[in-house]
Amino acid sequence: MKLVEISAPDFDLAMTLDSGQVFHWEECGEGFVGAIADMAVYVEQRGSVLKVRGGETPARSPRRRPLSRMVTSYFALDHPLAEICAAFPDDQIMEAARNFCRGLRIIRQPKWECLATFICSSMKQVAHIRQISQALRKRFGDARKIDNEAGGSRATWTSKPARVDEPGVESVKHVFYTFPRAQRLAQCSEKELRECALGYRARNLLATARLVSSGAADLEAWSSLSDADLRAKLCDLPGVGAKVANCVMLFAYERLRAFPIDVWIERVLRQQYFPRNKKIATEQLRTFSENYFGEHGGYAQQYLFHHARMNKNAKSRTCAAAAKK
DNA sequence: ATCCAGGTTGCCA
DNA sequence: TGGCAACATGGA
Repeated sequence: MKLVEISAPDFDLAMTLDSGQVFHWEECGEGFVGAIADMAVYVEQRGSVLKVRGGETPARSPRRRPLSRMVTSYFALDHPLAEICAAFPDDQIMEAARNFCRGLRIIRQPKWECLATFICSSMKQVAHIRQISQALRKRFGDARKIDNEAGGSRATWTSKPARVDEPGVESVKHVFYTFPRAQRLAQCSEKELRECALGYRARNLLATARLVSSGAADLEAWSSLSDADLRAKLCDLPGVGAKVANCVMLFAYERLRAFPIDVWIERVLRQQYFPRNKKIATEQLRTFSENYFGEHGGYAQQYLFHHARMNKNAKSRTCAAAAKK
């Protein structure tokens, strides 16, 4: 099976997939395997070109649009990244983050998948969220076959390798799992969900899955709401507060203004932007960030988050050294 | 071993 | 409004 080539300037695939906005992509050979909605996808980057291959889709749910357009939309290759970055506030903290995060894009995720994943994200490290996402997919999602890179010997594949149907072929089939629909999770018991290492989040995920499944919460229809109304609707869901709501708005509803404040961002805001005001209230940080970072605040936030998280060791060393003096 | 993680919720003053 | 503990689990 051939790889389709897609032009992808100003894009860093690996960094984007490792930036804590999406949690299911796995390294595989020279690229990554994951799923875009219901289709397993292999994607690798060669300079400013993406090479992609779609997996098999069930006969009853034919591909709605060409693979290249799906991928372009998913990775938000149409976002005017240069303009967005140019519009960031002009300060040294932002400048460092912008330089560090070249090519990082806010991708377009399916709404339910994003919502469910971030309900599971509270008080969890990124590595844990990955485990939970994978467990939910494996246990309750649907299997999709996809060809690995021909040969596949160098692949570091962490998912279940599939039985190879025909011996002696060059390409090797693997299985990737779609994210379970709300209807599927709504049928689960809380105990079953807890077995996916969800802990106390299981109750919230189950309750929200039932609301979405029943139609009481219509995620697609909410697309037309204003930012404030959308946020209010999301916050009504069990396990969704301001932070998760903002993540879902940013990563699934294209609300590029949404500015999620987690422990990392709060630390950045306090240490970098308000070093002399230790007592500043969280609420004031929220107001500040909405005004200061502006129209593309979500992008700015993601850059600050990724930069801080990737440099945690250097930062703490600096702080420790500074504290000694 | 101890700390901490892309938080939310209910309860208290 | 604002502070605070409970809530589960596993990586570093």
